[in-house]
Amino acid sequence: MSTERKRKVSLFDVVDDTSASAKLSRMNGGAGGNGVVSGVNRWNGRPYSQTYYEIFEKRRTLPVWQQKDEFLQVLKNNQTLILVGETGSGKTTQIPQFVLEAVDIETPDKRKKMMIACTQPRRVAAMSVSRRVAEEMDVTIGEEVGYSIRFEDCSSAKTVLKYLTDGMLLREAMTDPLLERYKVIILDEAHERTLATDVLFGLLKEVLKNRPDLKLVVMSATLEAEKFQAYFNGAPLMKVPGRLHPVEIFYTQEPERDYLEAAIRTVVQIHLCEPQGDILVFLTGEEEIEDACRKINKEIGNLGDQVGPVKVVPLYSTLPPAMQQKIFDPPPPPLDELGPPGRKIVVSTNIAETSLTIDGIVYVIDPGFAKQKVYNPRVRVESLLVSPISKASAHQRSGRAGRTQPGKCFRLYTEKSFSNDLQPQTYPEILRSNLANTVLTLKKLGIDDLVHFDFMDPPAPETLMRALEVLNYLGALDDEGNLTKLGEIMSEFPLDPQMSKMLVVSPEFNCSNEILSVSAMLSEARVSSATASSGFYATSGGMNHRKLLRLMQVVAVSQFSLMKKWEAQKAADEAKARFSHIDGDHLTLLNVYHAYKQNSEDPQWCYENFVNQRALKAADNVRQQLVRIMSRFNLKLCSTDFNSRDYYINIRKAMLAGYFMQVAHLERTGHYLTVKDNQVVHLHPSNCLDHKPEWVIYNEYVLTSRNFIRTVTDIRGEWLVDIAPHYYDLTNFPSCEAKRVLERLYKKREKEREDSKNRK
DNA sequence: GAGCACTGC
Repeated sequence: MSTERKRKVSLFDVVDDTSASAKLSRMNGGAGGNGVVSGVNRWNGRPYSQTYYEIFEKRRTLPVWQQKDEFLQVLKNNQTLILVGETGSGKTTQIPQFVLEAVDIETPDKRKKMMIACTQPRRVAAMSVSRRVAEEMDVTIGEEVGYSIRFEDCSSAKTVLKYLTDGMLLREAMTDPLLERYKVIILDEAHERTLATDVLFGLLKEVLKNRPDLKLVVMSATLEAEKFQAYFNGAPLMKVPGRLHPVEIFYTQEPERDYLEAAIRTVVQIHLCEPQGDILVFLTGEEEIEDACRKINKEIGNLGDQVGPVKVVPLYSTLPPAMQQKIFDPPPPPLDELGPPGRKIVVSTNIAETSLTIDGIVYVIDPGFAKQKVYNPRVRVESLLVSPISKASAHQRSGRAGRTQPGKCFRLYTEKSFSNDLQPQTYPEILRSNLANTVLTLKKLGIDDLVHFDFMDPPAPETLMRALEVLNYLGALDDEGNLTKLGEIMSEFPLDPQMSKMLVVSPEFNCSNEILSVSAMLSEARVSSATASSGFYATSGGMNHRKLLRLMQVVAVSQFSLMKKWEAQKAADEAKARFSHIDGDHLTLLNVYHAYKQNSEDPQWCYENFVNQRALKAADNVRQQLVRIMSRFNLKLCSTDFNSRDYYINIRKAMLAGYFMQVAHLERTGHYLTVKDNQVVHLHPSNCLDHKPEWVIYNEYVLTSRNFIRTVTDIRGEWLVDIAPHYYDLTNFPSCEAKRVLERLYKKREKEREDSKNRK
């Protein structure tokens, strides 16, 4: 063996020379006499540099329960307190209980107690943590300790400690601007910097000035502590230690050209050379994950029964829950008693970074990428881009290896690139999003001066301008930027402003019942995934067997797999034809919803018609919530007679009243241009139209292999000048084909008016 | 004729 090769190989080895790297070096040095060895040679192309790095904070700080007295003292003397601690510190369950013991929540009105609020970014967390705390305190959930999330309020007059999502607290602030029912507010997982958390930050800073009796505790992971401290005017900072095991971090010596290939190679290396323990691989999306799973199975399969058996499990959010559960299965047993141990290999998106925790993970492979949302205010488009993760995210990923025992994390990038290229934090969501909805919420909260609002990270002025502009066009804000009556009602809907607008005006078009259904279906579109027409699974082509399997969530997978691929295909096509509406996808969604209700939400019917029952159920839930809000504002629930020729026309007009800024025009060249922005776009192939309409409204603009508009419906040019003349004001319109068409339409309308005047 | 990271109200 050459010294050169030996040196490189030994870099992989940090434990001792008998395990991983010893085997590796033997294999590298070996002549490749059998399949196993040559297989390894191929995968073991590049060596690793290694650093040893402890995630586990040395016990400089006392565990949370030993700092109780100090915590309460600091809280007593300060209005705001920042508490930092890694996962497993127990702060989420302990701190609220300390507060509860020490803080006086009695009010002059003996019947009314004040509450302590503890926010979480996710519903499941709010629910599960509150349950755990209720158990620890030996009370019934929903009584002294409760939770409140969308669609479920599990709290009562007795509740003194309430867990809720950050979005829910923000909603409450809309009706209770000083949050007067709370004595202490604890913002947990603040480092995640969700949109709602960021808005709450600025809002609470104001509220604290007006409510000297209110206390705020900001709980976060360590990395941004100083920034938080500076933002909250130098509030005291306390630390509690986490309880993670040490994790060794390895870097590659050279950058990897192909991270997918490198990730698979590393999986095989670990499987061959490392002791027992499951592997977690972070990749960016569904397709990539499914591809990687196939390749890992194949590569390890090629190694024969010299190596332990593996169970490769994909994990991403659109995977049906039953299949997500597989991540909790135990690893496969060894093939024979003395054989090498089996291993579970989870290949996951970022969902495993924060939302889902898998025990038994000892090895983490981090290629350093994730899909991230970016917003381009110039063309008003949000898109997903594969981009490098932040240091904070890399840290979080490696921590996943040390939950149950000491672990290892393999970063598929160089140490230099970690320190020089990765930004310290992921840009907070508020800097990466379309803020139309957020601005509407802020206005409703009484924040008039957005420019001087104390954002921890102020969004780009252009993004705010775009949001104000959209809200002004929708009539939610007047020309001075003040919330209108209409805007006030719109802000109450948990929907994007365009959708709220179409809902609020739908009674004027005599079709609010139908618009409610369309809105609910559109807002639950993500549940069904894979087709633009949410709620049902049919596509006319390209759908493979695996995907159909995944989509059929309501039935036993085994039953479905008996169906031959072409049979499934044919059935899917027929199902699609059954619901399809030639005027557009929105109307197709409506048809699906109606059919679902007409068939009494029958699971068997859903199965036979390729309808995603889970998505429909969720949409129905949303619809009920929207109906309640409509009733609160006395908005009429009405429908045009189904046999009237205006039935669908009214629905399409109402949709246009909200979505008049998302219109595309078919040019003579045969492609579509979005109005005003003049972006070349294509109808997404999933659309159900049988023709190319001159004008369409679209629900989404997506940038993938091309610029697509997805979920489209045919509308008439005349309606543009009738329904949204303020937006289609030609004095302020870029010169283009659409403009010339509109000019003719305006002239036509003018002539019609004159004619009717003359007739009188 | 293509494909959606993750949340939340």
